[in-house]
Amino acid sequence: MALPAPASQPKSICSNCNLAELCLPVDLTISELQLLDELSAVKRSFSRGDYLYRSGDKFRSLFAIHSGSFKTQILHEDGREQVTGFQMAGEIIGLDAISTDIHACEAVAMEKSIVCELPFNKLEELSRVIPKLQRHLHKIMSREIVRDQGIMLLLGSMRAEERLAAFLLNLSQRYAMRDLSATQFQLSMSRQEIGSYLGLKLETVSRAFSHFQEEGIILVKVRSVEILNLARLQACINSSR
Amino acid sequence: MALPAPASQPKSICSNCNLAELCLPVDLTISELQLLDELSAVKRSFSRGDYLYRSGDKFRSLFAIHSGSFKTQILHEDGREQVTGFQMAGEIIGLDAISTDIHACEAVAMEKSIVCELPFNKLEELSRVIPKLQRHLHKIMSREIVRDQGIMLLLGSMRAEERLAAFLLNLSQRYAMRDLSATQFQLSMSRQEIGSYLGLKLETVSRAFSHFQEEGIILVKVRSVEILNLARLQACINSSR
DNA sequence: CGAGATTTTGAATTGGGTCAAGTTATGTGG
DNA sequence: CCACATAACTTGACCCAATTCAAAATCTCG
Repeated sequence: MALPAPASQPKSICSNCNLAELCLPVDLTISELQLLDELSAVKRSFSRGDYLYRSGDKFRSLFAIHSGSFKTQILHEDGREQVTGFQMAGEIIGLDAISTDIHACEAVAMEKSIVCELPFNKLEELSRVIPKLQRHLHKIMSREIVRDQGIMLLLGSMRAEERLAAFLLNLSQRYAMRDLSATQFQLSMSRQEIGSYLGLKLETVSRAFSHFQEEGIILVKVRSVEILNLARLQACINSSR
Repeated sequence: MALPAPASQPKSICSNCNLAELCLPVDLTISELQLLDELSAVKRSFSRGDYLYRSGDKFRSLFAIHSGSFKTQILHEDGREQVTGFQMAGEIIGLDAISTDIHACEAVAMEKSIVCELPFNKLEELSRVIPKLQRHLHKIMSREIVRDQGIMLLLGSMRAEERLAAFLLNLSQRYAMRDLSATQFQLSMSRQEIGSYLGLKLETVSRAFSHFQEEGIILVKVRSVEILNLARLQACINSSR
């Protein structure tokens, strides 16, 4: 598959803090939930283009995206940069920084977004006390590893159109999980950003979009996409040589 | 850089269990170390080609490689497969399985190897009691995320020779960290496996080796490699277009 | 409405893939 | 320990998917 189906995440009930929604385990006691709410008390909002953190920043917190979306990208010293992911509401970012206490990549808002700060020290303390939370945190980190390995597979062994198909299907699944349309959505990223993420040039991405449209698989108008035939899009990916 | 320098890991003193060597935090009390030793009591040995776990296996434990080395690979339903990493002594594998309780990839011994099993439930229990261990576990998982993102950068934006240079330098650093020669070593993997890891065909890998040799940067004889000029190898990587 | 950014499309180029043949290792059984 | 078979590696010639360069079209937003 590559870009594996995002493991279905619990839709939560985290009382005051809606943002921890998809991110935190569900079956906690009331008092445990209160502790979580305290943990995630600080919210911040961002406009398109704002940095949530930059490469080199000191690590203090993970961030739960409450609304909106972000991209994360790595900077290579020689100026190359690559988008490593597009994150949407309910997802957690900043996991890469735990390793060295320094953020290894940067996170940029793709649109107006609200983010909930989760101080990592406190998160660790809490997860020592609430084993379910501990396990959930581990699952979140592991899921990120699996996701990244899916992208490695994509980058290492798929051709341009297969990559774009996998990308669109992944978006589709993630929208569906949020009870949004799985077949009609607006892209919040440019061709250039999609290309960077998929290891392709923007022209190649554009051509692949056009080709899918010619084939009647999708309908594209710049940032707006409608998937006409999910099955054929799926079939693209398995058409290995 | 891509394939970022493996963060220097503590060289440990884990009393009876040498394998947890590089993997576990150093400054623990005697009684904490005893707990760790109990955790990692079970050792198993493997011959070249043996599976440590297969895709789909139920997840129970992480594994610390005590000696030898493994490769991990993902299987794509249509038969494609891709090597996602080569792990050597002191490294921990199996992190991808935490996410779903099912192993997402498979691990195969590259040579005679000994592995120490770390039952994950017990590891979690212990890390609730030993905050240093908790943090260390988190760092290990995060390091894996950073490593994978480095490979994404490599696969997404580097040309064939840059990829091979990055690969060789990464091996070199890891050998150096283990007090082995940074400039002379035996490859335990085939051209095909290297290619799979780097998103290249084996012929391309072979040609890149030959070209580095013509350039006087390395000396290759099939599986044996000597790096003659580390600086030039490093320079290859930054020679982006 | 207009200026700059983004996207599309075309044509030419090229890096890596494919296919094929030859060579060098490796391992097995006699 | 050698002979042979098989697997792994190298090299060459050709090809094609994706990149590059360029120009035109479209979109976005002040």
